[in-house]
Amino acid sequence: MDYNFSDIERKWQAAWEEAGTYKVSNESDKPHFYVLDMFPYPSGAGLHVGHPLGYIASDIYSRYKRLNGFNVLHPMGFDSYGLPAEQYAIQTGQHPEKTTMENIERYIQQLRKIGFCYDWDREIKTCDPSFYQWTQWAFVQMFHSYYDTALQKAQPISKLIAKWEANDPKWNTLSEEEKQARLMNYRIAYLADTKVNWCPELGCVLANDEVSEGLSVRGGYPVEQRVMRQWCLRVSAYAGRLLDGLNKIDWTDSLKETQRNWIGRSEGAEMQFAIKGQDEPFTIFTTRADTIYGVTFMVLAPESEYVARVVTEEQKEEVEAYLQMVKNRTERERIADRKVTGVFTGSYAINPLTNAEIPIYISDYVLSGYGTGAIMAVPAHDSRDYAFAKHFNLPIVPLIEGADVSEASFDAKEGIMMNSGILNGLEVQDAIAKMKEYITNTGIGRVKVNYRLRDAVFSRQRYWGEPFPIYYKNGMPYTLPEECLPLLLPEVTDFKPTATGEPPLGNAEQWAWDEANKCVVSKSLIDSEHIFPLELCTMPGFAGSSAYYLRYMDNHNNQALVDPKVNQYWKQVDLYLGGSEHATGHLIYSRFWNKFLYDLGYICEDEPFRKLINQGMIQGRSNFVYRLVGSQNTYISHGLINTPEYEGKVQPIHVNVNIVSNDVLDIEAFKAWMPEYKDAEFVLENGKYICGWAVEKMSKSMFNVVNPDDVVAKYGADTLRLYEMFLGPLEMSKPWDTNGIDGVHRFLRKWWNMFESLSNDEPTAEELRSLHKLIKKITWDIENFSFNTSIPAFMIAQSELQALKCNKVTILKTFAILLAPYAPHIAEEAYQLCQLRIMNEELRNDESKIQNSKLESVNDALWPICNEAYLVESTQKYPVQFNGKVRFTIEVAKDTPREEVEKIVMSHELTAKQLNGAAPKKVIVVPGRIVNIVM
RNA sequence: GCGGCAUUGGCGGAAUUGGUAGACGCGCUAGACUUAGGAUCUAGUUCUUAACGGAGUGAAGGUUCGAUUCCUUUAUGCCGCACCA
Repeated sequence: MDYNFSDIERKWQAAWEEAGTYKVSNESDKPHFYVLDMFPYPSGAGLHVGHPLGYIASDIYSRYKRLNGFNVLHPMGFDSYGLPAEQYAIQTGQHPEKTTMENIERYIQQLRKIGFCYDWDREIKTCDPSFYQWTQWAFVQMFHSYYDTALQKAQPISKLIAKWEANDPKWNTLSEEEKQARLMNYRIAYLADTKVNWCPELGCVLANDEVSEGLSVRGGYPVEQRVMRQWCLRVSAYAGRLLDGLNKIDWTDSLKETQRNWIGRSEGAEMQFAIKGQDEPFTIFTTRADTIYGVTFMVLAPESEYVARVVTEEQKEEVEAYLQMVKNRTERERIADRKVTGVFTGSYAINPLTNAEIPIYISDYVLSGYGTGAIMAVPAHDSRDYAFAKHFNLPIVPLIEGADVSEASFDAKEGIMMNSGILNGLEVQDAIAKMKEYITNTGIGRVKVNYRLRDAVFSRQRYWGEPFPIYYKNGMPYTLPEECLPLLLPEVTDFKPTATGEPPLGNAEQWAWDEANKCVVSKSLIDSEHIFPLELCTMPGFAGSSAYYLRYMDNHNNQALVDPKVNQYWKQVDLYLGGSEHATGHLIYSRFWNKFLYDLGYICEDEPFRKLINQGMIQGRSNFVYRLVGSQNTYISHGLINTPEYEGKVQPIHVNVNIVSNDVLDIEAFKAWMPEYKDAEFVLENGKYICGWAVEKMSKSMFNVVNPDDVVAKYGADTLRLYEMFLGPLEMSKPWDTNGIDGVHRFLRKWWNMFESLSNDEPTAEELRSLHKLIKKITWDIENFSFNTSIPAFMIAQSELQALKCNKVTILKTFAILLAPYAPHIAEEAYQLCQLRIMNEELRNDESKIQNSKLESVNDALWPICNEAYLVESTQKYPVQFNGKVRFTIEVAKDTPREEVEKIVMSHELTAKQLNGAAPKKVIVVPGRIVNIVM
């Protein structure tokens, strides 16, 4: 009986689809469970073997939960709006809609072959109007909401207006435009002139998490700082809750830590410093209130609004020049070139405790976006202030006993205070507390918590994204009525981005809003009385991916994002799988988005993802051939390149890993691979050409991309699934190495052969023991996401049962259920064979039975429960150790209590001889079947 | 600089509660079958030693009858944040 995996897999994939096996209902008496994969960007390159790693793991878990009687929601969709999809379209010169749809189709084809238990009826695409209608809808809600800091939650902005109408006499005197301008400071989605990361190459602005070291994460293009009028989301209002929420979700420590880091909570104090000769003081933020006696100068950020107030006539020219210099430097230059720069403003501040006059400087090492954009500088205890003080020759006053500040500052928050008036003699931590209390009581300042988390810039000067449901009347934005959503993305003649920042939607002919008739009309009709211009920017990639998990619950609903009853049933994602690269982007934004919808009562859970697992990245494993330097086309096998004859004379060249098997080069395939290798000659070892290898990023240029389709064609989906899990722990990064896939495939073949001739006999005790050991192990593995250790367990059980010549239907049928989450196709086929065998028996007894019955799918089976009784052995061997060495072995009945074992050891004649008659202090019996004698 | 994770044979990795380190797979070695093998089966495979033994989980200490596992120091690698006052 051959294991014909391609027939089996094709047959069952078709059968499951026809039977609707994986359709999920929103109404069920079963307990619910929601397993979600981070949905992919459908890139043009298609899936490589790294992509399905997490999908396979979540599929195994979903199938396991399903077999345990849960109603499991396990959907898949496509994040199809945004930069990557559009960049691909531009590179290939096609319309993004066309390429996106083609790419999605290709992804679906590839995914279907692997046999996932997705409910494809729930598929979503973020670029589909029926989906982005709800992205736009959420934006409208954010526009009409503000964050109530007293209640710590979002509220309809109408409440704020009502409050002002009642309590703020000034409000009622404002014009419509003034009112709108004031409201803009409170809306969760707001329009503002902000400093943004502008990427000329991509022709659009980027969020902070899309920029790394002054380069765009996607494409690696330079990014500069620009002030632009942009839509923003008030994510920073949620900083405290985003931080606290981490404590009640089951995520890995490293991911929580990354988010804590990104949110950047910092407890300190705001203090007011008077400016000499002026009435109004200015405010600084510090975490080291205790160091106030060591302040020798003040520093303002170049963009600080205080700058204009403190610059004196004499210094004006110099300051102007400095500000101009700072403005012209890109973010990248500033990071690369960290030399100390700055300029004196001419003004002095007054130290509120010592009344000392201290000079005020401007320097770009102080950031305008954090705190108040102004600091008090304490060079003795802050390394940045120290560098500045050295450069400008400013005094350095040490405040901690024994701190040597002649070479470097003493930044540690420890030691005893000195030179510090009322703080002298205190420990630093106590001094901080005392100073906070002092400044609060005297009104010099107040305790303040600052967050590093910034608001998210939400506009993109791009075509391929959700249009904003916004039109402009007298320069102020207004939302489209909710019933007019979705606002469809218009056709344009040219969708390419521009380096100057003019959005491509400016090219759209039909792009104006008729307010009275509530419809989109030609922009030539704009009269600013009835017909108004629509917003030209589109939303960023993270817009569509922030609440997509809610839409899967109820994706056909055109009345609401999700029906409250349905949301009440599924609640939240129980298990979320994806890469850790989304830690500071998607996973912050979707938590924010979710909390916002929660505040407004649209959904029932405060946190979207209860448990989150990061699967590791699959790296590429490249292969090399070694060309003899100087020769045209001679290649040396890897084992010979370090021999005296060839050492230092070879040059490694990447070779396509798909023509290499177990590091052995397929020579004919190599010659046919590229014309230049047609006449290649080889120096072999043992008749083979062995390739070298290295772990690198999986990419086309390294010729190390492996397509899952090829693996499925060669070995079958079940082998691919098992092997991806077998590679190593789910959460670790590891290279894709095809050496070894044969071993896993062999296991399936051997397992399959056990079903050749089945018997209905009663299983033996030994067979049951093997099986129940396996049940226990597999159950533990899946519950603990230790999928890689299951495959060896399957192999061991298989070989044990084979050694026992086991062909019992009862055993093998249960084995099939255990294997079903990992290798569903072969398990289903084997399960059917078992049922047929049972039926044949029944048929012999009662022919009417078989006609009325239908074969049950392995998907509807019940997960077996381990019966510990089967695991018990009649006797157990205890190696007895003394001084760490095994001296002898005793054999006792299984389940003998420890004390009994101890007694037996104590009375054992060998013990006495071994111990020269001396009495042992104690005998330790441990579960590992070891007895240890302690003298 | 701060924070997180890792380090075990030729390779990927196992050891789940501190209890026989190296499961399982690959590779390799030998044998069987075979016209043939990139097929299948059997046995062996941490290092060292002729053997008895001895050593051994990045390194150095510690706790323990007993440490891959816990603690301290340290080295290396990967990841995240980084002029955040």
